[in-house]
Amino acid sequence: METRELRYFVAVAEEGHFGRAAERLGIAQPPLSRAIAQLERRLGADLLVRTHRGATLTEAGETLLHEGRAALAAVEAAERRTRRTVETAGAGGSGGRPSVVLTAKAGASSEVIAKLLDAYAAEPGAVEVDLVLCPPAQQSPMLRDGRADVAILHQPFDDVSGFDLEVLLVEEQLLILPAGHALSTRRSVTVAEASSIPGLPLPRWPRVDGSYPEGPGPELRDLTQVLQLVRLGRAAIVLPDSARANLRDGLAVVPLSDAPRVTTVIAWPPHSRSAGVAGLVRTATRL
Amino acid sequence: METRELRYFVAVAEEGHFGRAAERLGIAQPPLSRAIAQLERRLGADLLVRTHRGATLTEAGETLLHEGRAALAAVEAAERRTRRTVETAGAGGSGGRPSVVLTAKAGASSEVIAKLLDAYAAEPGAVEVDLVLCPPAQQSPMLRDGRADVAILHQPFDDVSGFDLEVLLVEEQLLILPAGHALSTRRSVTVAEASSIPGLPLPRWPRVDGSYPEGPGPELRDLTQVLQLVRLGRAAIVLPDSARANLRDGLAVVPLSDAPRVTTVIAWPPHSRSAGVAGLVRTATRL
DNA sequence: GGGCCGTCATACCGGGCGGGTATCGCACCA
DNA sequence: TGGTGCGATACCCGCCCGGTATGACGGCCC
Repeated sequence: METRELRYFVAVAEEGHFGRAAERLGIAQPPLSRAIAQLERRLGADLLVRTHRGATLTEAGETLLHEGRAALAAVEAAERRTRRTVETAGAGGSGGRPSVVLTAKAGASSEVIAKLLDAYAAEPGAVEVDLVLCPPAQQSPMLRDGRADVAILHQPFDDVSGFDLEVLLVEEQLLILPAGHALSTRRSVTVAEASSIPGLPLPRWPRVDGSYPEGPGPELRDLTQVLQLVRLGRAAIVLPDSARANLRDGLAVVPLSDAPRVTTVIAWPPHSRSAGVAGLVRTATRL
Repeated sequence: METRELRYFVAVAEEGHFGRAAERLGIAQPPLSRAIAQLERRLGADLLVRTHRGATLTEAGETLLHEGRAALAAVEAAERRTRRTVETAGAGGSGGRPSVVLTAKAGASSEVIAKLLDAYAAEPGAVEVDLVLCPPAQQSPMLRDGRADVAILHQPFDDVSGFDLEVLLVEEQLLILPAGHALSTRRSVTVAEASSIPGLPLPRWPRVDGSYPEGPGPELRDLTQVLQLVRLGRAAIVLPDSARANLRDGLAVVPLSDAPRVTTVIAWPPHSRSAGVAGLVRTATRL
């Protein structure tokens, strides 16, 4: 199976529509139909059910979509990491020193990251660290497709499956309320209570694909903006304990009694051969 | 990057020789040279250094070989699992019920496996389990390229990186000697002592590629044959505790004081969607 | 219910590229 | 200095990918 065929199939599977998939792929619809039909013939499996309003996946199609995405990510990772090897190793000793790409959520664990980067930079033989800050839920895919070499992730929010990891920090979660709110005098609240405070919806976090679930709360894009909403009495939010350092006036904090602990980890692909990743991890475990 | 290019590059990298790689791939040498040159151009990286006696890898080439193997395994897995989905789901409700492929080392952990299969078969909704027994070190690759859905592995011998797993059994290792050997009266021996017993070499285990390391001991292919050699006073062997059940007369057993514990685990790809795998794992954790 | 629309499949054509054979360039070696 | 072994180059052919035009078919609306 060629990656071209996989890309075509994934496009059709995701769009549920040959025409839109062809457009997204930058080709015409007939060659796409033909390629998918050929793939189905070679696999001996019907992947899609064609209807008069598009195409839906069969069971075999679901499997190929799932496994195929992982395979495509692996191929992209191979390509990206090879490119990075040559440009950082400086083919022919030309220039650019080796570096490692570390990705993390913007606005999360900044203290841990700062300590890690400082400590690592002091190590002998440390390579340059490119810090790439991204919206939540993007770190895992970046690690899988080679855009990053190592990531700071948060369990149970991020998908850490398939990665090697070291735990950096375990913390409780807190409910952040407008100062003076009735609940702010409580010693603790439950998750159920926090998610149904009259007039104070919790913000919605983006999904992996960047879309937002349905609901009443504001769409969370920038933590400062959401905290402003909380201060104005328009929302509440649940954050890990370390965020307390960034809070300013006008906010009240109540521990959550039954929320899962947030675990901050450093994660990397299990087959990583990068000396930079190894060094960062070694430094991280010593913190 | 197309999988064809990756396959070509991996072949050349492994053979270190364009001619032999072309033969292995079933094509002529000139198109292969051209394909690799084109890949290098597109990646903007020299992957191979051509010499008058073959080709050796550059640093970028090492990266691509490493990442590329993983990517090819992922693509193969996608293809195999899709094929298996359709043939087991019975396209059109034709026949073949769903099944799951479990792989394990021949001759290891047979007790655990028997208990697991019995317990799972008694579960409601259990699917058929194809048990595939292979030589040591083959289970991990099989899980990675989709030939198997779930595996019984042994730490620290097998490479479990990137898999989800549950521990089934932790055991000490034992030195197996001919009955009456001088060491057989000892309360325990060290690994260093065990690996340098005069006249009693330890057998050599095959590597992932099936080849054997250099050394004096017999090549281990069949455990019964090796135990026969031990009985005859021609070898010694280190085995986990559970192997004690299979020992017959003529053998003495001495605990190893400093050998790592052997951990038997059940492992599966972290993104597995198979109900059969989930059921097997659930059963295994209850044992 | 018949025309119309949307969607995917089929038919057909052209060009690019992958693969083959023949040959060259080159380094080592006897 | 010819021989040998290896990869690169030159050149040709045929397949397959991609494009345009058109067909088949189920819904939908008036």
